[in-house]
Amino acid sequence: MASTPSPVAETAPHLDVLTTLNPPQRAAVTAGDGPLLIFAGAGSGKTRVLTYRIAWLIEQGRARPGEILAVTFTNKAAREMRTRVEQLLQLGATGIWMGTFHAIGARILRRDGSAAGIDRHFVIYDEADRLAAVKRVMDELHLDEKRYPAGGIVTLISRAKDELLSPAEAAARAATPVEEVASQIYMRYQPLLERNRALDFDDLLGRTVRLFQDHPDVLERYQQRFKYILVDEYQDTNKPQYLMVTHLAAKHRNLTVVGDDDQSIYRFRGADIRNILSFERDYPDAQVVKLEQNYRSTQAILDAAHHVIKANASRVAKRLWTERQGGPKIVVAQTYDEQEEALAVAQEALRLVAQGDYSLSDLAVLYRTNAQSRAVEEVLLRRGLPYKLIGGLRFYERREVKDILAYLRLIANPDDTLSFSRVINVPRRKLGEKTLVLLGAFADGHELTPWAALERVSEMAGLPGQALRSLEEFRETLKEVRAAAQERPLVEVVELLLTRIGYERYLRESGPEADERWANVLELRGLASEYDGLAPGEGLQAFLEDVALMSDVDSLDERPQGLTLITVHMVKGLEFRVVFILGMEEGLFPHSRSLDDPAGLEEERRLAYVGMTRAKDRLYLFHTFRRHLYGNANLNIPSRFLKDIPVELVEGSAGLPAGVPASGMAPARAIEAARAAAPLTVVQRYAPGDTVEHKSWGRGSVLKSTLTRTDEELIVKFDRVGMKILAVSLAPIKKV
DNA sequence: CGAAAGGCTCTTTTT
DNA sequence: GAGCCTTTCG
Repeated sequence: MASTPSPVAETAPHLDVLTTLNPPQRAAVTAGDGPLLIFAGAGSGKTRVLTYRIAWLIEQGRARPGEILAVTFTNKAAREMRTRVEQLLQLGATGIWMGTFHAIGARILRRDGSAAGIDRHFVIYDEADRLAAVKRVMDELHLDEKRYPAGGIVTLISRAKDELLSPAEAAARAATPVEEVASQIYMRYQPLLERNRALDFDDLLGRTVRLFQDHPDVLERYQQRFKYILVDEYQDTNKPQYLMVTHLAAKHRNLTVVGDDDQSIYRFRGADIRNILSFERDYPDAQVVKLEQNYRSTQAILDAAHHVIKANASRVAKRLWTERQGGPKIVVAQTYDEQEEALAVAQEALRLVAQGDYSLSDLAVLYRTNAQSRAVEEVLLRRGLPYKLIGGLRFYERREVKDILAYLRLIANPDDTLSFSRVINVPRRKLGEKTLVLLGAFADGHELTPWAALERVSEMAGLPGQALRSLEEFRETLKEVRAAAQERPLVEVVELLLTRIGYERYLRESGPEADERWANVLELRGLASEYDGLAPGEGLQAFLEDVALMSDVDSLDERPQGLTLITVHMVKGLEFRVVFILGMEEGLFPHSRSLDDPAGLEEERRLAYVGMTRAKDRLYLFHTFRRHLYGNANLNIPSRFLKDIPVELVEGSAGLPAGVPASGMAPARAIEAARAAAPLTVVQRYAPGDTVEHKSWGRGSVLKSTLTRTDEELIVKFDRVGMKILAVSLAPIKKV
């Protein structure tokens, strides 16, 4: 600390408000009481406005920190906001409730859920747990998973919960056979969770809403407490979230919502864009502020994005502008296939870095589906270019991490039968199916949870001595660790657990990935050590809670330098100087699942808009002529979104009419470089008239053979399945 | 009992 | 291609 007071320390937030904010931002920050709707376009300083407003409210004495509730979309956003408010106020913002809807819901339910019969030590089931639970129910009901995919059932149950439907209500509304089945499963799924003292993600929201509705006294306390409520990313709220906010804000009506209807991209999980579009109807006295000045991108990028988004019907009219006039044109480039696409990205990335203007961490590669990252990764690995892959198999979804977490959850909550099943034979305790069936039957017969059955294992008949000893050992281990959890720091509990179950040795014998797996376990232990400051029992509880609600983007910043590989969904809220968007093709982006659904297409368009507006300086849009999907080669048409971008904004081959073939297109320089780097290797082997034998399609005759850069492409008419396009290097065919 | 092999399906996005 | 499940074999 400097001995003389620094100007910053003396600069109260209200001064900043006057000098460093543009007029609409200032209006939003200093808006008085009552409902306030802020349309915050991409890069318009949204977080700044939110944090300044919170600081301003406190500064002005309108609210104490403890009277403010700020809800964000990710933990990362919450953390950022807290840090920035603290900086502004030069004091702790500890009293402020800040977090995701799910975290806030969990917190409320821990404190007051008992009124609604919710045990305050509930565990939170993630997507995988929920799937396992559904599978278990389907097993009990002897439902064939082939006919009714468990994943689809999970989605349907989740949809019902989004609509706050009870199992009975869902059954009454079931309109299709699948929905009928799903509601039957839901009917058993929910009690299963209750027996396990578990809540799934949807419950964290839905049960909170129900708590508020059934217990006005509880609601009243929270209403009283939160004088000001601020909600970020309001366009992505679903019904339970909407109701949570509505209930909480009903008393003081000091509700500030920030959002951008153009960036609503979570319809598939129940987000309802109408929540933001009808805010003014919900609150006729609402003040409305539009933030349209963008501080991120060049005008060229904004214009291109605007032309893509403006085709949407259901949106509030607005247009971003920036003082960064001009800027390089958008590069639209077609490559032959996804390998060439990846090569082109790598080449261009290297070129930009070599010029000295950018470092790799300024660059991001965006794609619609996680599967697309693979081709890029392969190229980057081969070139030795560092990258960070966001998403995919998440840390908390790795088997070894889930194993340990299941143990910890079972320690925190002996009734968690799903975790019990997961760890009972991990590491191997030589317990066979027979033993587990016996134990299960004993538990059912005495209406016990598996854990309670284990406590009485000596009463069980027909158990081999070996199995009995194994079960008893398992029980004693857990008891010992559970006792430790009551009195020792969490990290020691984890260490004790690992030692007692011999997990390291087990992993070491598990194959080539042993080192990486063990490293993950150690990382988990490291995370646990951050909770050592808390009282022993609480540390475990808090740790499990945070872990359950944690996502991959949350730890994005701590990763080492390199190119960022990320889906368009997860990139929302982030920005990069250079952005490559891959796979701008019909069927991929927009995704095939959306093609026949206008609302789905509008969402795809918003998704494209989100991706494009992440770029500060340069934007590249790639599409391929041919792409492999699930092993098959597809010939792809350029995305309709590309055609919406005016030609004068584009360098390369935009404005393509649908169906134009790849040949004859002027390739961008990146493509040239990629081609130079990967010489032609194939020799022609087929001619029209040749007969071929395909592994699954049988016989056919070759109509046409085209030699491409890296491969030979055949059009074959099969006797049984008709015309197909094949790549010689991939297709399981033989010349006859 | 457990490992290995084979066969099957399903592939959008995820707090 | 990959993960998941079942079957088979040692």
